[in-house]
Amino acid sequence: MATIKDVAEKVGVSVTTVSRVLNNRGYLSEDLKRRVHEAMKELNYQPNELARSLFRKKSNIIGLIIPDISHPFFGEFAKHVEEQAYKNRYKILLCNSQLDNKKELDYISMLKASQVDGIIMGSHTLDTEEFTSINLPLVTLDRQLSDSIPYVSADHYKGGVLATKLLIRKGCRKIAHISGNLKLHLLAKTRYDGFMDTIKKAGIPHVVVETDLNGFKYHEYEQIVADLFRDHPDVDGVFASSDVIAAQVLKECRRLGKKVPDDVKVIGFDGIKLGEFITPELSTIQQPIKEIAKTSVKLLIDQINGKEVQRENILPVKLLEKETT
Amino acid sequence: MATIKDVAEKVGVSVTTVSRVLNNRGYLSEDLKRRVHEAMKELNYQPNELARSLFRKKSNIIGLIIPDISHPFFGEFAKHVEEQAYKNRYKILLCNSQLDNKKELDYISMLKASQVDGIIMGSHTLDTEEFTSINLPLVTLDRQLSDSIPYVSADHYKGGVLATKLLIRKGCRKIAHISGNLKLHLLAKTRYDGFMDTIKKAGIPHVVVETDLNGFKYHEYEQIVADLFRDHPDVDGVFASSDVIAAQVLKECRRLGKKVPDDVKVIGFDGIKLGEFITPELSTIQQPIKEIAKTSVKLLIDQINGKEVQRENILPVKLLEKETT
DNA sequence: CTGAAAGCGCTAACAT
DNA sequence: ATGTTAGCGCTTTCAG
Repeated sequence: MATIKDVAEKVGVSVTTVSRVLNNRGYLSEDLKRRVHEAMKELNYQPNELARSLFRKKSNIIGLIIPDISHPFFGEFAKHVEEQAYKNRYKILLCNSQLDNKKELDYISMLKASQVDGIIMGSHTLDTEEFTSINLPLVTLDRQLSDSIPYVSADHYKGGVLATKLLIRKGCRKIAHISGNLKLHLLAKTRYDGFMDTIKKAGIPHVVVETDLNGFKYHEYEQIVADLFRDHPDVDGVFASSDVIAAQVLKECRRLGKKVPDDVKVIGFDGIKLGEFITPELSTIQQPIKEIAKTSVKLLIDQINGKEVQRENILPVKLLEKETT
Repeated sequence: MATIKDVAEKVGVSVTTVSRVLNNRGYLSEDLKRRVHEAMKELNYQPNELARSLFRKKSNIIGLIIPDISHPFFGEFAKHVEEQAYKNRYKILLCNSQLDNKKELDYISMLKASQVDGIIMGSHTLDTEEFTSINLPLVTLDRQLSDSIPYVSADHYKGGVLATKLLIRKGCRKIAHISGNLKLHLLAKTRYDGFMDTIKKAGIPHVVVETDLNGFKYHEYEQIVADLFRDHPDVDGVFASSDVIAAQVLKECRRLGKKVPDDVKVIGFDGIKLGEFITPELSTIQQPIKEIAKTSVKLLIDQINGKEVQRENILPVKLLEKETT
């Protein structure tokens, strides 16, 4: 790898001068610029970002911690985060926590040691205290932590209400909610709150089962859904906490010979792009994933640049009524 | 951020000594170690990896370039790459190329400038010459480039043969193959070759349509599949080049009132984990995604460590026969 | 307008 | 066993 010194020697100037044309600082004659750029090209020179970052105390790297990149929601989120980061000349260090507390902590250390400029936290197995010690620009996805850390989230409560009201309106008499993890203090939990508030007000029999206790294990959904219909064969409406789970419900209904939406009505959550193609018939509550990603990156970069940012960022959800309700 | 100097001052030793205990080199008294570690803890000290990397000329970062992290195949691939990298204490810089040539080139520059130790290339819009100038440990996914660059791939040819043979055996009289991009010189193209060799030998009428000309645009699949059945209503077997496309075929069959597998038999490709839950009935050719990822990371790290590696790494596929055939 | 020198945080000879 | 010094590649005062 050629260094700035090689370029300087080749042109016959000092490294300072080369650095100047590299950063376009001060007055440089056009001729000099041309010669330097030529030498750079010839030597196939690339400035060493490590050295630059060390000096500037700014790496232009953002850490992205999520539970599982292969989960369609996070895959889509990550894609948009990358897109926005790229536009702002930031790089993404990808951290898949698998909702493993040890790994999550370890990644935070690694990110700090790597001098990332900020972190987008989409995985939340940590306690509040562990967070506040991070001491780095931070944005959390779907989780409200301390007063100082901004968070971005869809309006899960509203989503829960919309989904439940739809099932009620469509005449369901016993409604099941398959929730995500309720213990992680995620804002996604308010889907559950929206469900409970609405269903209690309507006085309709209901049942709740919880998933994702140990990460996103698709094969666990299979068992959970099967158990649900075995224990409650009279359930005629299901509000699932993700489109992936909803797809699992549809599958089980097919297996049991229950007609959707005649015998059982099903609504999912997330509105992942992939779902539109794989289960296009599924009614769902759509999260504005791209907007969530955009907002997250913007809030982070604003913080990195020392700007004040808004703490609460709740983005609207949308009911997509299709054929399963 | 505390530096090594702060730790040294606090303990009352030189930075060298602190560096020594940090790296566990030479003889250090237990007492000294204890005192240094204590000071580190108190100061919340983290070694600056930028400085370390600069000195060592090794960043412990791997660049991962893929077309689209939100595509389930690449999401799953990335997840396993991350897992393997993490085990080996490497970090992942995520690059989503969107199959955009300019972005891909730009990312390669950024990765080199960032002093990554190697690159896993899963996106291939570049020419061979552009590659050979990269001059960094490299592993390509699904593409055979120069003699010196190792590649990892599933046995796509075999997959094409297996899928086609299955459709023939099940009595299909006119078979369509919906291929991926055939111009990018990917090994995935040999699915097409396997299809063609097999179908010609059997002398069965067939039709081929190509997708993914401009990246993975799910909504384009919709049109392509609709056109296929409109132009060739007598097609009774479809070999789709991915599970996502196959799901689209199933959807269109439902729309047209064609029964699967009675009227039309459908087989996909990839065998993504998500598919098992969202379209569990789909017959498919399963790629060993985790093994592909593992092999890719291993080959890359071996190269980084100066080992000789095997150039060709073709991993076996598996026919998963379900209900759509 | 250009260069010499110092320093970002860390490690490794080389001494002692 | 520990400290002094130089240097990784770069940028930026500060002189001239």
